[in-house]
Amino acid sequence: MSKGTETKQAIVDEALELASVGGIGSLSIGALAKTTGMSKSGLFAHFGSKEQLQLTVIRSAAERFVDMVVAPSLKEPRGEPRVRALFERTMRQWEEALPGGCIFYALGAELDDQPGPARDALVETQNDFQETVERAAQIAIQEGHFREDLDVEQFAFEFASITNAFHYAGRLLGRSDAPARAEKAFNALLERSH
Amino acid sequence: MSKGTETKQAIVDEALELASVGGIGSLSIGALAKTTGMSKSGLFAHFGSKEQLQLTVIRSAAERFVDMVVAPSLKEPRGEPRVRALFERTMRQWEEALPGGCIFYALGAELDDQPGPARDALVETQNDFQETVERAAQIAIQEGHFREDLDVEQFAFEFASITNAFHYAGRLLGRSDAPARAEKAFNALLERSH
DNA sequence: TGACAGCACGAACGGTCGTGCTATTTTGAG
DNA sequence: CTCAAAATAGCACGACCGTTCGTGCTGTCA
Repeated sequence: MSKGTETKQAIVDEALELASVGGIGSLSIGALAKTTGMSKSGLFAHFGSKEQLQLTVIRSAAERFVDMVVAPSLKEPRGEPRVRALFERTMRQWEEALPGGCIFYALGAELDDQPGPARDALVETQNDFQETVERAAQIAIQEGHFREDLDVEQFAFEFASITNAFHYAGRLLGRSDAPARAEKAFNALLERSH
Repeated sequence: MSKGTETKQAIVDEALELASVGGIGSLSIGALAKTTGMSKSGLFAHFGSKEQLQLTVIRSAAERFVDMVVAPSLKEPRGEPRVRALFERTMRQWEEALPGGCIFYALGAELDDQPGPARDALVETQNDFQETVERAAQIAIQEGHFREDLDVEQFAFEFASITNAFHYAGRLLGRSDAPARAEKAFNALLERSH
């Protein structure tokens, strides 16, 4: 890896931490330059525009999520174990990976009314994951773990609703029982899917 | 109502719309002055600081929510009808009241890692509503609508998770079936609570 | 040795930010 | 109608914003 891409990656990693806390809007070139110990202009040259920086950050977050959550889960046995792995890893990822929790949660609320490339990129990653969950549920039907008339789209909707609420209750309301509540809700969802 | 408070209320109303779209961080004195047709300084004098402006906006949003959702729901018959009214009105409020949808959703993700009075005020309103839902569920138990061993805290958690996911799927992902999905999830929740 | 990218730097640009002052206008009570 | 008080405007400030520009290193290749 050349010096350039190395530096760029370091910048993006730092940007991910900042964005997970304050949102993508609070990502300022100046602040990012300060924390990385670079000059504003030197940092800026790597991206060409703030919009490009934001896009790079979002794509990097998506890659991380695929590496840490999706890919390992797909190695689990087909059916319910895989579905469960997707859930567990999603929750763990949000607790551990970034100081501000799940960056997609922050970005979702921030960009939902702000059309543009950043929003488009985010929506794409979210739809991709939604489909991943649906596919895993479909396979669980084939394997006989879930009942045949299960509405997999509805399953994915409720899957997302639980992970969202986990973030909301744990991060915002500061409730320490959020993981247990989410776990219980997910178990009930699995139960209903049998 | 004196001229002053009248103007102030108009400012806050405008601020609510702006904040529901771009978040509380994007609420700038200058932009707000422009849309209300006032001077920056004249507008500023009503609040004294930006933090006070933000707090006023959050409190105003909370009042609106109580007026439009909580209060009318409490006039519904005790038990399941009241619980259902809380749900229906919460969803309708988010669709209709503000251009950016539910402002608490936006603020929740924005402030979850930013300690301060604004966050505190927001958390308070959310906890209040959570308790309102729990109390309504408790009453539904007394009325014999819900089963006696229902975990009302868990019920409130899943209640919030559905409304959150409704916003996420509808606003961000742009899915038109979000209301139907949320409705279906809520009906399933009620079913399990019987 | 000389030419040439790649990379980072400091300085500066026009704007907007929040926030102070001091006037000026508007309001409402006597 | 008067006059103090309240409300608003005008102006200026320092700080930070994203961006552009010219420049200087440093290592590679001819």
